[in-house]
Amino acid sequence: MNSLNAIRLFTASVDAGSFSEAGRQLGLAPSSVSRQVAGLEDSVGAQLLHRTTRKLSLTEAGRLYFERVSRILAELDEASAAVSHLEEAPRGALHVNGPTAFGVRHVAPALPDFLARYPEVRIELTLTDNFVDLLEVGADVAVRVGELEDSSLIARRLAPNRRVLCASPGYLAGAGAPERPEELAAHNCLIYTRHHGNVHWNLGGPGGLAEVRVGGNLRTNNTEAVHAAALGGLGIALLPSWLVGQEVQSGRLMEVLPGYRAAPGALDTGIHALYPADRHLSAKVRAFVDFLVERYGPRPYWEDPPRGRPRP
Amino acid sequence: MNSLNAIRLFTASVDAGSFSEAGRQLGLAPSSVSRQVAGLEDSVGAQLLHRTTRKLSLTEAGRLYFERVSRILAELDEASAAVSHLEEAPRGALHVNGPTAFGVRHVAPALPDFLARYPEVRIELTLTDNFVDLLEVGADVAVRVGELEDSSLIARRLAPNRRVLCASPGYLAGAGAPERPEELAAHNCLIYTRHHGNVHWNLGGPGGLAEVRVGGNLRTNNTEAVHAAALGGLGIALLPSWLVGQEVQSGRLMEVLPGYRAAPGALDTGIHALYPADRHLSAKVRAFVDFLVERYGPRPYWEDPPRGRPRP
DNA sequence: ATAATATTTGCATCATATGCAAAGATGAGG
DNA sequence: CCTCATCTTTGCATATGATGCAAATATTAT
Repeated sequence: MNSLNAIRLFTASVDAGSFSEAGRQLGLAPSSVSRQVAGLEDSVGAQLLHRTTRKLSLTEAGRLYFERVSRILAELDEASAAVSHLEEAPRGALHVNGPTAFGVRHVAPALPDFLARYPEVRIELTLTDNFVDLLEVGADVAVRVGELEDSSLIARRLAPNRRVLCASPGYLAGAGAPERPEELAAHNCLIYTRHHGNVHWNLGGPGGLAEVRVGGNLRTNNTEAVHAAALGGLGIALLPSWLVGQEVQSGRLMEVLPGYRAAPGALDTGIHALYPADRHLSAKVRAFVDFLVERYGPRPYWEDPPRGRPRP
Repeated sequence: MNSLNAIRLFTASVDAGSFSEAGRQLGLAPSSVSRQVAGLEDSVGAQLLHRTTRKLSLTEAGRLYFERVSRILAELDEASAAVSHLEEAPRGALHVNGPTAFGVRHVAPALPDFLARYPEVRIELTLTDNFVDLLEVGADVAVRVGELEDSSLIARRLAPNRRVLCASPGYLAGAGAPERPEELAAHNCLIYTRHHGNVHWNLGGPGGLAEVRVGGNLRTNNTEAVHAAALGGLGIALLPSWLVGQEVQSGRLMEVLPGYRAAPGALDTGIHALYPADRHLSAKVRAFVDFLVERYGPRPYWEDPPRGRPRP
């Protein structure tokens, strides 16, 4: 129930030697100081100061209280300073959460640069493929690819999430490259799906929207498996550009129906950084999200360069 | 500027797991808790808690702040408790100030009993014959004989301060005992005085007030010297009853003109305990003054007993 | 899907802190 | 010895901040 104010005024009065001087230093009326200290004395139930018009002197209780309380006030200021210190620049532990595949390819490689720029930050990177509650896992920021759900979080767009058709040069040499979406039905299409039943690829391109029923001799719920199969020349895959972009650039994979992309669903399927909608966004989170935005840029390095663009 | 209240509500919320629960435990509305914590966050400039409708979770800054601040709150409570402990019973150091002669004869002998009754008190007894400022010397209570000056102090009367005429049986056997005040002029009177010039003894007795000019072959500014000279049979002395009372009782001195006493001056010349006029009188001072009042009683043991009264 | 509970915000109310002025008190200096 | 300057304290009016209630929004459990 003690007002911290009263304690501060008490110690200030002891230091200054009088209520008036303490008030002068703190910009308060002497009467205010006097009353606060008197209230503190009532609160602890003991006389803390003997008052004369000319001098204040501590009672035994006052001396005892002053010694302990002035140290405590210093500790309290230190605690506030420590927190403020934590916020005045990117510092401390930063818990980053993200999906495994994207994290390994595009988050982890970025961390050395980030940590070089902000040496006081320590990163704890947690890659999980099941959706987790940020707060539950203790994460400060999460990278999400695709659907967004948590409405209590702020989402900052990092990059588009485009899915492109691709296959290995070897497969295309043998099976030929389709020139119209409908031709996909005749190809061995590598299916990523989490459910049973038929799979349709909705493609948008020069000829408008085309829905093609596709199939082949591989269905899997793991994108990496599709990726590996495509690299191995098994067939045509529909994979996100962040996963195959650089292989397309290097020629290990070739884009199929280059004008066509998977049509985005109802939700924004971009790549986002998510963080809590707190009034005080911590400096480290702000720095990290800014860093990713800057690194991926308006056109991420894994996307097709319009003209031979150097990749980092 | 931090309100202690806000910090307490913050830690209570962390402990309770929610603002509502903390408010329930503390008898406050959830909104109040919420606002106080938000204000604390603004004050330190950092988010301390992530809020969900179902759960609160500490940020890194919050965890840091909580760990430090909860320990600090405990220390603060301890400090208040230590002071309160000091006041709930007579405890701690008690600085007693008094005049040498009275202190040696009637204060110091009382201390064993006092300390036996209040074992947690430690006494520091300072005996000085020049008048000192209580607060200056750091005394909690002073015993004063005679004049009172300090109006900022509370004076509690302990005993009357009577001065009586006395001489040794040997002197009276040789010089005879006066039977009227005027006869003192013919006796060797032992003069205590701090000034030069003639000395008059103002005596009140059966015959009303009598002023007698006295003199002899010893003048001194030290009461103890007068006392010693009287014991040695040099002459008649006018000495306080607390100094000679017990010797009169034992017969080592005999009272002269028993019906007469030195007329008191304008000021109250009793024996008093003086202590600061604080709103919170400390338990140890109260106990000590009460103890002296009780020990000396309405008629101190050094006064003539009306009828053979046992002396402690 | 519904109910229950959590946080937050607006608004009215209430407690507390503050400043000013005046009174009482004390020490320094003439 | 007296006067002046300064300090503490108290009363009163004002302002600042805290509180509770109700409503809005959001989230989890049934």
